[in-house]
Amino acid sequence: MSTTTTPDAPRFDFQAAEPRWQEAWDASGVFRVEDVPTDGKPKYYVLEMFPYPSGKIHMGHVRNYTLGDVVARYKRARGYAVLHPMGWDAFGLPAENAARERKIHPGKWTWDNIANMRTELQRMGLSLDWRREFATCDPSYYGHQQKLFLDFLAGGLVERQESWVNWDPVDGTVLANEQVIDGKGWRSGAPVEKKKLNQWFMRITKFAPDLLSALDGLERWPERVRLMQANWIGRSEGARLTFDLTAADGEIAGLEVYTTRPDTLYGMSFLAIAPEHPLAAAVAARDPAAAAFVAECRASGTSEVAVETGEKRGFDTGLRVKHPFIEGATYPVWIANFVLMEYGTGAIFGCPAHDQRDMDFARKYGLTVTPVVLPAGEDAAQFSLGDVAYTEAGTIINSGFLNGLAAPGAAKAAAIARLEELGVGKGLVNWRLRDWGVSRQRYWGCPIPVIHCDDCGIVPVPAAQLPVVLPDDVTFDKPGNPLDHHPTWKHVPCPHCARPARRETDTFDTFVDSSWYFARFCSPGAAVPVTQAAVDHWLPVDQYIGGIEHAILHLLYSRFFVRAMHQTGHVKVDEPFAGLFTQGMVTHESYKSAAGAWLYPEEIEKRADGSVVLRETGEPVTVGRVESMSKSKRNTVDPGDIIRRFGADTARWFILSDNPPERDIEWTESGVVGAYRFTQRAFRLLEAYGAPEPGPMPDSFGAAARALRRATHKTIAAITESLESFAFNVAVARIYEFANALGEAERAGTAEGLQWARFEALEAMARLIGPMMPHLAEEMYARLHPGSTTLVAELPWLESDAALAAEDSVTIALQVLGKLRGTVTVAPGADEATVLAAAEAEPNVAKMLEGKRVMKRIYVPGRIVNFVVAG
RNA sequence: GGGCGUGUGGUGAAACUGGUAAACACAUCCGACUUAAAAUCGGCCGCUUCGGCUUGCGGGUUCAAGUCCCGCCACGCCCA
Repeated sequence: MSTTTTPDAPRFDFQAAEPRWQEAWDASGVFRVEDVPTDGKPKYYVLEMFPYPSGKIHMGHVRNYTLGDVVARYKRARGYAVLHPMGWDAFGLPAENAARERKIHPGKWTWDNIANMRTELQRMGLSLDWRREFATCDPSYYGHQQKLFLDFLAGGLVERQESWVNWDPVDGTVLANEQVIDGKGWRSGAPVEKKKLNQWFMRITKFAPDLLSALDGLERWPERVRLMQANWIGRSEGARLTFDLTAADGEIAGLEVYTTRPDTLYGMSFLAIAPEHPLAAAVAARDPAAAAFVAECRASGTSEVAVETGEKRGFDTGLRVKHPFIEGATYPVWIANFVLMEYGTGAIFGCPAHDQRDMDFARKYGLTVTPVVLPAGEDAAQFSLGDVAYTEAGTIINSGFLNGLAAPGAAKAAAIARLEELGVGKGLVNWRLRDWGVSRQRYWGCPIPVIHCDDCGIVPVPAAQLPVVLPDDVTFDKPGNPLDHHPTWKHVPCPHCARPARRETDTFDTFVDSSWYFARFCSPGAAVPVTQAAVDHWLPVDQYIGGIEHAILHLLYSRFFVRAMHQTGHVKVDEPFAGLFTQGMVTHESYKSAAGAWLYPEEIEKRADGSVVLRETGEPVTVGRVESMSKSKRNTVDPGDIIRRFGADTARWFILSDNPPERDIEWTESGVVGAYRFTQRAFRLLEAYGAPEPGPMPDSFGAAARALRRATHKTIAAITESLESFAFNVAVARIYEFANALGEAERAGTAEGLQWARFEALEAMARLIGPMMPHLAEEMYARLHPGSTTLVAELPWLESDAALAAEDSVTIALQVLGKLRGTVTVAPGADEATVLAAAEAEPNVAKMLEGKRVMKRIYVPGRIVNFVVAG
């Protein structure tokens, strides 16, 4: 294994060098840490969101893992013991789809994909502790997840609830909301039905107040992620009150309603209940028209989006309720499709004037609209509303005892006080957050470890019998869950009474798998879910990095899980991720043929005249929008291909260049070529230096050598600052400047001390690019130190010498009345009088000041002089 | 509708706490090297009537505004 450099074309041979350094890192064990280290180093846990093993890595992965690796390598150099692991989010539907479509077992498909993706990731040269790798589909992982579930169950953090689901009658399966498209199943195309099922729920709502208030403490999270979580949790203050029916309907004498706007009760014009409400069922039982309406509602999706965007429709039950404040007033009770049974009590009072949905509904069915909140500056006598509800603050009108109060504020408090006084309601805090349904009727997931016994009910699988392992021999020829059809798997004796019983055949939502993997990484081989000493040492994750698309669910579920693990004695922390960084997407141009078909980038050719044509036929191609890489648009670029052609360092360097990491980055061929050119240029600078032995430091340095040393030490300081603040694009720019300085030094010949300064600069270059282009860094360092076995990966970070970095002159901008009129160069420590004198002497400034009265001289040391003149 | 974010040369972008706007790169062009091309090295590179003018538009605060404040516009994301 040798680096091939031909004498006439010196080249960094990445194809030989990259695997060689990857082996050297592996052999040295520099990236490994212990579960419970004893070296006394401060800990730093860097984690990137682990990938779903789809088969190939994509550019989003390259970006995510490059960012994480820069942080990991940098922190390691700063003296931290860095935990940087990798694993696989390996359960999920695509494996089952592959099984149905291509007759491959989901397990085989998944493990093959993992093997392939592991190879690709390893080619990136990531500083991972691969000994910690695991896949969530391995019983040695999910068995511990089952134990956590049982602990949560015992701790009252899990419960069984009936809930409405989207049911695909053809596939015989439950669909997630995003799998329902226009009310139809995404695979079968059959109209989706609502169905009531018993499902397992994680009681995340128990922690709602804490999940909300603790957001304030997550200072190293992006503000917008915290905001999105706060909105999702959705705390609202309101009241729960009962409206009595004018005449009881069977057992139902009144309707409970939750409202955030009790201050608008006088503006009521109807009461609406969800189609799933017990009263709706009662009415439907005797009225075929009502039954038809309820059935129709059931046929549409359950998602909030479907409800919000769909047409508002209702059915008048003929029943009426009394108003709590207004003696003798009654209002109709409607069944309405926009009222959700899951939210509040499944019933609302309609106040069309101040709620847009109620307004839409009222206008459609001709119900009354009474404004009770008057906007500031409006006249109560004149004020009326069209089709747009007024939802802002104002003053209460038309509302008896509430008149004149500020709405919502004071009026809300007064209304709640009256409700409580009358004994018909009370003030209540409500949460938008719902409990987390984790049951999925799927094969390729973690089995939920409970047994259903006709005599004993639901019995947890005894801990000693864990893991409950998925059977391998399953078939996908029938619709529905293969675990249900399996001839033997679900038949087990009841752990209590030993009579025949059935296993739960539902498996967990894959979000469960990813809600604690970061904790498992601390001690991936442990016989328990987590070992206390390991999680105590490593958690929380110091820097978590991933896509913004997980801003809500994954992060919220993980925050819940850690709290639940705390409560059940597994960990002592409450928050999983102390720092969070959300990266932007990788985008690319998209191309369409004349016929309108999407084309792959490799199918097109860009001609010199700027036209874009189909490579094979020369047909014209339309260049479409730059958008997120996706298979459907065919605007993907395969990272494996890029790494083969240009090397891992080039791919890493490109992905770090130009754009700040939180912003979207456009993948361009010219950008990649540019990054590749720089790897070669850096290497050439090294070869141009030639002799590796620098000798002792000279006693004095000439001007060119001093300038280079200044560049070196300024660059060290600048790179350090850029890496600390995630400004990797700026770090790249500073490296380019440094390379330019080295190029200048090369042309400066053999001035005093220059060789020594060049050596110092080249070594700094090697070590500063280490976190970003680790292979090239090692190659450069090794050539500067022949015979040395030291790796850049194990060297400490460089320190900048402030004295050497200091400039020997500064340029001061000169302004007259705030406009730039010239500059003057002075010594860095020059006093104000000297600078002002020099400023006034500057010819252009002197001309501007001539004949004017100088009112004020502003001097900002080292930066600017501004003369304020009059006349 | 509400909240948040973004808007700077042909392009991606940089700019410390308000202090010389456009660092660094991509593209184009020019020069050197070459028989030639590629590669490489070097250079030009916001607009301008040469007075100046320029950070989406209009105001304001300040000696000084890309940066702070107010009002618009466009785009993006989240929530409704």
